[in-house]
Amino acid sequence: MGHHCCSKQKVKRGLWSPEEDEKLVRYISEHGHSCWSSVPKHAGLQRCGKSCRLRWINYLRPDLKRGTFSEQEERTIIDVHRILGNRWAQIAKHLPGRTDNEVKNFWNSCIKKKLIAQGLDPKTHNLLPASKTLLHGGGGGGAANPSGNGLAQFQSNNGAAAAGTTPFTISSPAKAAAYDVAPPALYDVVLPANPAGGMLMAHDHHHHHQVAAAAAPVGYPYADHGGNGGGVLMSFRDQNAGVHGAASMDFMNGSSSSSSMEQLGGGGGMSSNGNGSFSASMAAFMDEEAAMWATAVAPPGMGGLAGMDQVAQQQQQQQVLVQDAAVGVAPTTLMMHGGGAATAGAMVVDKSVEMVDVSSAVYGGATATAFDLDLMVESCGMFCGGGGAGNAMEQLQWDC
DNA sequence: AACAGGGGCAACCGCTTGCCG
DNA sequence: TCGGCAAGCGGTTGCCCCTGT
Repeated sequence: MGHHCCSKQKVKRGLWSPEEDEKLVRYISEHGHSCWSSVPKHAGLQRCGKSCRLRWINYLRPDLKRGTFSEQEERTIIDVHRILGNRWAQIAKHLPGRTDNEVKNFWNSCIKKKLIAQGLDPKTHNLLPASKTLLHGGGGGGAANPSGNGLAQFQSNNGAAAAGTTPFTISSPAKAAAYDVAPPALYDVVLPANPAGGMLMAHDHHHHHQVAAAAAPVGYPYADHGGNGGGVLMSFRDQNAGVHGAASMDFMNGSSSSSSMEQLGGGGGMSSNGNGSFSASMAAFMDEEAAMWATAVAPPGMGGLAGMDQVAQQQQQQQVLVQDAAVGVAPTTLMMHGGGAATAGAMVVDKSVEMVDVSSAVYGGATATAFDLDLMVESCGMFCGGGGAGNAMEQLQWDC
């Protein structure tokens, strides 16, 4: 029995012989594959078009990278999978030369087991219940979030964990619902006192007082309150080395058309220095994928701020100009609400500010990142693109 | 040496999506 | 708007090979 698409044909199944490969390669090289259903006929193969397509895509394509996955590739897979779930094709797009099938097989045969061995649920990337039990209580200090409601919550913590704590959320309800994985969980954000600094997003997979990921790097100036561990430093620097606000983010689904950045309530808990202007610099920002970069966390055992090892490359990508036209991405609205009661006033950052600092911050000798610009661009395209004008508020909204 | 079990991987199945008439 | 077709995609299957007994 062949594919339903070619059930009437006499087609061969099973492994491909070298002769078949050669025929297919020769035909594709000479004629391309405008229509896969006609390929086997013209190439002299007793296969259906679907089979030819798969063989080409997964094995014969000249640009394929064969061989074992590198550590970096592995981490990339883990990082992207955390947010996207089993969307292998999307994940594979970020691994040049790798196919979705390859990524999927690698995940199922290798990574999945590693995560389980590390006490992580490979589906949700959360700690497995047993691990949680073991780790619970070790964190302490951090503000507990009992909600567990699926919204990714950030907690801004202006140095001290006391006043001005500004919880905020990242959520993409539609997508979260669409994924067969738990939506992003909790995030801690520690705003650096240093205006030129970035913000540390220490990721808690589930309840942020239960984080057991990698510890903050030694010498890291912005203490991870609650003893929470691994995270990524997000540097939202602008040219003015402006303040890095933290408030609630709600990355909504939908289409985007216009870009603006608003900061509501610049004072109070909003900025680390109290007068900072968030005149930055986050234009093409963001969906779950982007959020993922901000939250990429090292699975226990992967060491340090794992998943962030692209820093070496990406440090070179600092201050990348993202232009709407260039990337084909509709600009994005980014609103930041000030925390606490001090949310008076509003500042709308000129939408022309499109510079995105995707730098990998290095603090205290520890590296962190990782903003994958391609991923980011794609994310925005996927998340924001194609929509009607004027509803930017819908797709990217910050809420408290 | 023979066998069993498990892991890895290529290929298939079936559903979804997008395009076109 | 609808139906047909092709391509895309994720889940699953089955074969082959390696390793341990």
